[in-house]
Amino acid sequence: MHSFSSPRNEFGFRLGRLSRWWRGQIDERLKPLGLTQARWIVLVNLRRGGEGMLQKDLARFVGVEGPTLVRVLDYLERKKLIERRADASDRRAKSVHLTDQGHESLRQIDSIANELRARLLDGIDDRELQTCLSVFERIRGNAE
Amino acid sequence: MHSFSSPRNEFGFRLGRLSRWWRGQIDERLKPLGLTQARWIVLVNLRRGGEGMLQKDLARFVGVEGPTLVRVLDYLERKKLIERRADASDRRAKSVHLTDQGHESLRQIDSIANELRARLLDGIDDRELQTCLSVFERIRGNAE
DNA sequence: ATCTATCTATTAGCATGCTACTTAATAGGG
DNA sequence: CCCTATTAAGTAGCATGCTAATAGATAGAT
Repeated sequence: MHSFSSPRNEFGFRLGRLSRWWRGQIDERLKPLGLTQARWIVLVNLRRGGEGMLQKDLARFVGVEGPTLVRVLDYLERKKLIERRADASDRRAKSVHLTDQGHESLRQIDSIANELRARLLDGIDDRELQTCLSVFERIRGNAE
Repeated sequence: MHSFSSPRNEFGFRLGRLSRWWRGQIDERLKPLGLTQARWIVLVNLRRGGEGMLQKDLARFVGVEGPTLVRVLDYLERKKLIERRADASDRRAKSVHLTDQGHESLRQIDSIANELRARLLDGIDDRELQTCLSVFERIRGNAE
């Protein structure tokens, strides 16, 4: 009769709770490096998208709004993991680059992240995972 | 070769992104009422757990830490949707109660939430949803 | 060529999660 | 009975998401 009486009603609640918990697991392991999930995801997406992406493109890649990215980049720049450069053809824009130290950090982070992922997803087969990702996609698609 | 090259590697990223997006969808619809997902979930869990729960029990129910709950309750109390009462048998503790206005708000919120849920989960059958929830459970279980 | 729209990055401020700490009260061992 | 450890709520401060508003640059229409 009340909310949370069926799996269907619980989905949003469980989604949020797991997401927070997952972030906590990652943050815990990255803490010695002064990093967090949000910062790590920015680094990974920068590498994935290619050196010298514009901030706006990086923001889209990461899936956050501009101001959210600005603050993370401020931190990463202070830590000398990335640098911002003026764009030659558009003086509003800035391109973002991994430093050598940034590349090195990414290598360390990769192994931490891979190990954690393997542990958390242990016993869950690809078919089930694929179902989850497919459900995730369709939910967002349902917004029109 | 890099992160995000396989569904397995993308799971955490997609989980977080969907969770943020889902919250945004709810917050958008609750905004006219001055409510948010976090506040609504506290109200729902208070009703679910029974009137007069102690704060610590409510926090556990909701799945957040004490200080997170304190701030949400401060707001809900200012809005007169809940009230805190001193516990008779333990002077450290406070019990939390829905006001009449709180019950009324919950009724409005229920219909908003039900409608949204139906829309977002449209086309996703119970078996798939059950797989998701099962995967969620097992991930948390994998931490030991 | 200029006027207006839009776009890029940023700042400001709010919401919500956390941990570390504080305060007051309870509980348990001696 | 008392001393210590624990527990409940709250405070302080940080991280990370958002929107609204700003400043400066670009683009597009006329």
